Amino acid sequence: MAADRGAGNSTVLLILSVLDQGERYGYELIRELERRSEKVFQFQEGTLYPVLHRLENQGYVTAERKTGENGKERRYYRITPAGKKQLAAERESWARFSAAVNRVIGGEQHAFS
Amino acid sequence: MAADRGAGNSTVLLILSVLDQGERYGYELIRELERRSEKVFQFQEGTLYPVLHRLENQGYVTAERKTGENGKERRYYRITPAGKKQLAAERESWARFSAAVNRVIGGEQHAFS
DNA sequence: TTGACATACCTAGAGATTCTAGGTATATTA
DNA sequence: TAATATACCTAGAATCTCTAGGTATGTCAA
Repeated sequence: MAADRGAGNSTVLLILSVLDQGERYGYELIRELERRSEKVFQFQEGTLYPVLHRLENQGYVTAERKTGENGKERRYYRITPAGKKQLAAERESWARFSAAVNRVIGGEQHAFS
Repeated sequence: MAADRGAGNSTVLLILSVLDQGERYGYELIRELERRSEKVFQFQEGTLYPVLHRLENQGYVTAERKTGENGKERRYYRITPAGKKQLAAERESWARFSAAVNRVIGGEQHAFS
Protein backbone atom coordinates (compact mmCIF):
# COMPACT_ATOMS: atom_id res chain seq x y z
CA MET A 1 0.00 0.00 0.00
CA ALA A 2 2.90 2.29 -0.62
CA ALA A 3 4.45 4.71 1.85
CA ASP A 4 6.49 1.93 3.33
CA ARG A 5 6.10 -1.20 1.21
CA GLY A 6 4.20 -2.70 4.13
CA ALA A 7 4.57 -6.36 4.90
CA GLY A 8 5.01 -8.30 1.71
CA ASN A 9 8.73 -8.29 1.90
CA SER A 10 8.78 -9.66 5.41
CA THR A 11 10.47 -12.58 3.69
CA VAL A 12 13.65 -10.56 3.34
CA LEU A 13 13.45 -9.40 6.95
CA LEU A 14 13.18 -12.99 8.12
CA ILE A 15 16.03 -14.29 5.98
CA LEU A 16 18.42 -11.50 6.85
CA SER A 17 17.56 -11.85 10.54
CA VAL A 18 18.65 -15.48 10.54
CA LEU A 19 21.76 -14.81 8.46
CA ASP A 20 22.70 -12.04 10.88
CA GLN A 21 23.33 -14.79 13.43
CA GLY A 22 25.67 -16.74 11.18
CA GLU A 23 25.97 -18.34 7.77
CA ARG A 24 23.26 -20.69 6.60
CA TYR A 25 22.42 -22.65 3.46
CA GLY A 26 19.07 -22.47 1.76
CA TYR A 27 17.57 -25.74 2.82
CA GLU A 28 18.65 -25.04 6.40
CA LEU A 29 16.99 -21.62 6.33
CA ILE A 30 13.66 -23.14 5.40
CA ARG A 31 13.74 -25.60 8.28
CA GLU A 32 15.05 -23.05 10.76
CA LEU A 33 12.31 -20.55 9.88
CA GLU A 34 9.72 -23.26 10.23
CA ARG A 35 11.06 -24.27 13.61
CA ARG A 36 11.56 -20.77 15.02
CA SER A 37 8.13 -19.64 13.86
CA GLU A 38 6.50 -22.78 15.23
CA LYS A 39 5.22 -23.80 11.79
CA VAL A 40 3.75 -20.44 10.91
CA PHE A 41 6.30 -19.95 8.14
CA GLN A 42 6.59 -22.83 5.72
CA PHE A 43 8.54 -21.43 2.84
CA GLN A 44 8.52 -23.32 -0.39
CA GLU A 45 11.85 -23.90 -2.07
CA GLY A 46 10.44 -22.23 -5.15
CA THR A 47 9.97 -19.12 -3.05
CA LEU A 48 13.18 -19.10 -1.07
CA TYR A 49 15.86 -19.86 -3.64
CA PRO A 50 14.90 -17.06 -6.04
CA VAL A 51 14.86 -14.62 -3.11
CA LEU A 52 18.36 -15.71 -2.06
CA HIS A 53 19.59 -15.17 -5.61
CA ARG A 54 18.04 -11.75 -5.67
CA LEU A 55 19.63 -10.81 -2.34
CA GLU A 56 22.97 -11.94 -3.73
CA ASN A 57 22.54 -9.77 -6.84
CA GLN A 58 21.65 -6.82 -4.62
CA GLY A 59 24.81 -7.32 -2.60
CA TYR A 60 23.03 -8.06 0.67
CA VAL A 61 24.50 -11.55 0.95
CA THR A 62 27.40 -13.49 -0.47
CA ALA A 63 27.34 -17.17 -1.28
CA GLU A 64 30.04 -19.80 -1.07
CA ARG A 65 29.77 -23.34 -2.30
CA LYS A 66 31.08 -25.84 0.19
CA THR A 67 30.70 -29.52 0.90
CA GLY A 68 28.86 -30.07 4.17
CA GLU A 69 29.82 -32.55 6.86
CA ASN A 70 27.39 -35.00 5.32
CA GLY A 71 29.17 -34.96 1.99
CA LYS A 72 26.52 -32.90 0.20
CA GLU A 73 27.20 -29.74 -1.80
CA ARG A 74 25.71 -26.68 -0.18
CA ARG A 75 25.62 -22.95 -0.90
CA TYR A 76 26.32 -21.07 2.33
CA TYR A 77 25.03 -17.52 2.54
CA ARG A 78 26.49 -14.73 4.66
CA ILE A 79 25.13 -11.25 5.29
CA THR A 80 27.24 -8.34 4.03
CA PRO A 81 27.62 -4.85 5.54
CA ALA A 82 25.06 -3.60 3.00
CA GLY A 83 22.80 -6.46 4.09
CA LYS A 84 23.11 -5.42 7.73
CA LYS A 85 22.11 -1.91 6.78
CA GLN A 86 19.14 -3.26 4.88
CA LEU A 87 18.20 -5.45 7.82
CA ALA A 88 18.12 -2.45 10.12
CA ALA A 89 15.86 -0.64 7.66
CA GLU A 90 13.53 -3.61 7.39
CA ARG A 91 13.30 -3.99 11.14
CA GLU A 92 12.36 -0.36 11.41
CA SER A 93 9.83 -0.79 8.63
CA TRP A 94 8.28 -3.84 10.28
CA ALA A 95 8.01 -2.04 13.63
CA ARG A 96 6.19 0.85 11.99
CA PHE A 97 3.97 -1.43 9.95
CA SER A 98 2.93 -3.76 12.73
CA ALA A 99 2.31 -0.90 15.14
CA ALA A 100 0.11 0.75 12.52
CA VAL A 101 -1.88 -2.42 11.93
CA ASN A 102 -2.41 -2.79 15.66
CA ARG A 103 -3.57 0.78 15.94
CA VAL A 104 -6.12 0.28 13.19
CA ILE A 105 -7.47 -3.06 14.33
CA GLY A 106 -7.60 -1.94 17.91
CA GLY A 107 -5.00 -4.32 19.25
CA GLU A 108 -2.50 -3.28 21.83
CA GLN A 109 0.42 -1.13 20.89
CA HIS A 110 4.03 -2.09 21.39
CA ALA A 111 7.49 -0.70 21.00
CA PHE A 112 10.13 -2.84 19.36
CA SER A 113 13.80 -2.43 19.90
CA MET B 1 4.92 -18.45 2.58
CA ALA B 2 1.91 -20.68 2.88
CA ALA B 3 0.60 -22.29 6.05
CA ASP B 4 -1.33 -19.20 6.84
CA ARG B 5 -1.24 -16.84 3.90
CA GLY B 6 0.95 -14.64 6.07
CA ALA B 7 0.66 -10.90 5.79
CA GLY B 8 -0.12 -9.97 2.25
CA ASN B 9 -3.82 -9.79 2.80
CA SER B 10 -3.50 -7.43 5.75
CA THR B 11 -5.41 -5.12 3.43
CA VAL B 12 -8.59 -7.10 4.04
CA LEU B 13 -7.99 -7.15 7.78
CA LEU B 14 -7.66 -3.39 7.82
CA ILE B 15 -10.73 -2.72 5.70
CA LEU B 16 -12.98 -5.11 7.61
CA SER B 17 -11.73 -3.70 10.92
CA VAL B 18 -12.89 -0.23 9.99
CA LEU B 19 -16.21 -1.42 8.54
CA ASP B 20 -16.81 -3.35 11.75
CA GLN B 21 -17.23 0.03 13.43
CA GLY B 22 -19.83 1.26 10.97
CA GLU B 23 -20.53 1.82 7.29
CA ARG B 24 -17.99 3.69 5.21
CA TYR B 25 -17.56 4.62 1.57
CA GLY B 26 -14.36 3.90 -0.36
CA TYR B 27 -12.82 7.32 -0.45
CA GLU B 28 -13.52 7.71 3.26
CA LEU B 29 -11.80 4.40 4.01
CA ILE B 30 -8.61 5.54 2.32
CA ARG B 31 -8.45 8.73 4.34
CA GLU B 32 -9.42 7.04 7.59
CA LEU B 33 -6.76 4.35 7.18
CA GLU B 34 -4.19 7.02 6.45
CA ARG B 35 -5.17 8.98 9.51
CA ARG B 36 -5.47 6.06 11.93
CA SER B 37 -2.16 4.57 10.79
CA GLU B 38 -0.44 7.95 11.00
CA LYS B 39 0.45 7.93 7.29
CA VAL B 40 1.88 4.42 7.28
CA PHE B 41 -0.94 3.18 5.05
CA GLN B 42 -1.54 5.24 1.96
CA PHE B 43 -3.76 3.09 -0.17
CA GLN B 44 -4.15 3.97 -3.80
CA GLU B 45 -7.64 4.08 -5.23
CA GLY B 46 -6.53 1.54 -7.80
CA THR B 47 -5.77 -0.80 -4.93
CA LEU B 48 -8.75 -0.21 -2.71
CA TYR B 49 -11.72 -0.20 -5.08
CA PRO B 50 -10.97 -3.60 -6.63
CA VAL B 51 -10.56 -5.07 -3.14
CA LEU B 52 -13.93 -3.70 -2.09
CA HIS B 53 -15.54 -5.22 -5.17
CA ARG B 54 -13.92 -8.54 -4.38
CA LEU B 55 -15.15 -8.43 -0.78
CA GLU B 56 -18.62 -7.72 -2.08
CA ASN B 57 -18.47 -10.71 -4.45
CA GLN B 58 -17.30 -12.88 -1.57
CA GLY B 59 -20.25 -11.77 0.53
CA TYR B 60 -18.15 -10.14 3.24
CA VAL B 61 -19.65 -6.70 2.64
CA THR B 62 -22.73 -5.23 1.03
CA ALA B 63 -22.82 -1.94 -0.81
CA GLU B 64 -25.51 0.67 -1.11
CA ARG B 65 -25.44 3.70 -3.34
CA LYS B 66 -26.52 6.85 -1.54
CA THR B 67 -26.14 10.56 -1.99
CA GLY B 68 -23.98 11.99 0.76
CA GLU B 69 -24.71 15.17 2.68
CA ASN B 70 -22.49 17.05 0.26
CA GLY B 71 -24.63 16.03 -2.71
CA LYS B 72 -22.14 13.50 -4.11
CA GLU B 73 -22.97 9.92 -4.99
CA ARG B 74 -21.25 7.45 -2.72
CA ARG B 75 -21.19 3.69 -2.30
CA TYR B 76 -21.50 2.84 1.37
CA TYR B 77 -20.13 -0.51 2.47
CA ARG B 78 -21.29 -2.54 5.46
CA ILE B 79 -19.80 -5.69 6.91
CA THR B 80 -22.00 -8.83 6.80
CA PRO B 81 -22.13 -11.72 9.31
CA ALA B 82 -19.83 -13.69 6.98
CA GLY B 83 -17.53 -10.67 6.93
CA LYS B 84 -17.44 -10.60 10.73
CA LYS B 85 -16.46 -14.25 10.76
CA GLN B 86 -13.75 -13.56 8.22
CA LEU B 87 -12.55 -10.61 10.26
CA ALA B 88 -12.17 -12.80 13.33
CA ALA B 89 -10.15 -15.29 11.29
CA GLU B 90 -7.91 -12.55 9.90
CA ARG B 91 -7.30 -11.09 13.34
CA GLU B 92 -6.27 -14.52 14.57
CA SER B 93 -4.05 -14.96 11.52
CA TRP B 94 -2.41 -11.57 12.03
CA ALA B 95 -1.76 -12.32 15.70
CA ARG B 96 -0.07 -15.58 14.80
CA PHE B 97 1.87 -14.05 11.95
CA SER B 98 3.17 -11.00 13.80
CA ALA B 99 4.08 -13.04 16.87
CA ALA B 100 6.02 -15.43 14.63
CA VAL B 101 7.90 -12.60 12.93
CA ASN B 102 8.80 -11.17 16.31
CA ARG B 103 10.04 -14.52 17.51
CA VAL B 104 12.27 -14.89 14.47
CA ILE B 105 13.69 -11.39 14.43
CA GLY B 106 14.24 -11.44 18.17
CA GLY B 107 11.72 -8.78 19.06
CA GLU B 108 9.52 -9.02 22.08
CA GLN B 109 6.56 -11.33 22.11
CA HIS B 110 3.00 -10.23 22.61
CA ALA B 111 -0.46 -11.61 22.99
CA PHE B 112 -3.27 -10.03 21.04
CA SER B 113 -6.90 -10.25 21.96
C1' DT C 1 -18.34 32.25 -15.51
C1' DT C 2 -14.52 30.04 -15.81
C1' DG C 3 -10.76 27.56 -13.99
C1' DA C 4 -8.73 25.00 -10.24
C1' DC C 5 -9.25 21.80 -6.81
C1' DA C 6 -11.27 18.28 -3.84
C1' DT C 7 -14.44 14.72 -3.78
C1' DA C 8 -15.88 10.15 -5.49
C1' DC C 9 -16.05 6.46 -8.34
C1' DC C 10 -13.91 3.26 -11.88
C1' DT C 11 -10.62 0.08 -14.87
C1' DA C 12 -6.74 -1.83 -17.87
C1' DG C 13 -2.24 -3.11 -17.94
C1' DA C 14 2.27 -3.42 -15.75
C1' DG C 15 5.09 -4.93 -12.06
C1' DA C 16 6.33 -7.64 -8.09
C1' DT C 17 5.99 -11.62 -5.24
C1' DT C 18 4.79 -16.34 -4.10
C1' DC C 19 3.14 -20.86 -5.38
C1' DT C 20 2.84 -25.01 -8.18
C1' DA C 21 5.03 -28.37 -10.13
C1' DG C 22 8.11 -30.01 -11.94
C1' DG C 23 13.55 -31.21 -12.64
C1' DT C 24 18.60 -33.01 -11.16
C1' DA C 25 21.83 -35.29 -8.01
C1' DT C 26 23.78 -37.53 -3.82
C1' DA C 27 23.70 -40.04 0.66
C1' DT C 28 21.37 -42.99 3.90
C1' DT C 29 18.48 -46.65 5.26
C1' DA C 30 15.39 -50.60 4.73
C1' DT D 1 17.84 -51.97 -4.88
C1' DA D 2 14.23 -49.04 -3.81
C1' DA D 3 12.60 -45.41 -0.96
C1' DT D 4 13.48 -41.37 1.52
C1' DA D 5 15.80 -37.16 2.96
C1' DT D 6 18.88 -33.83 1.64
C1' DA D 7 20.08 -29.97 -1.45
C1' DC D 8 19.89 -27.29 -5.27
C1' DC D 9 17.33 -25.20 -9.34
C1' DT D 10 13.67 -22.96 -12.76
C1' DA D 11 9.44 -21.97 -15.77
C1' DG D 12 4.90 -20.64 -15.73
C1' DA D 13 0.66 -19.61 -13.21
C1' DA D 14 -1.64 -17.11 -9.82
C1' DT D 15 -2.35 -13.25 -6.89
C1' DC D 16 -1.90 -8.69 -5.30
C1' DT D 17 -0.70 -3.76 -5.68
C1' DC D 18 0.62 0.16 -8.36
C1' DT D 19 0.56 3.30 -12.25
C1' DA D 20 -1.91 5.95 -14.88
C1' DG D 21 -5.18 6.99 -16.78
C1' DG D 22 -10.66 7.97 -17.21
C1' DT D 23 -15.55 10.22 -15.76
C1' DA D 24 -18.44 13.35 -13.07
C1' DT D 25 -19.96 16.67 -9.51
C1' DG D 26 -19.52 20.45 -6.03
C1' DT D 27 -17.05 24.48 -4.11
C1' DC D 28 -14.43 28.51 -4.24
C1' DA D 29 -11.75 32.25 -6.04
C1' DA D 30 -10.59 35.35 -9.79
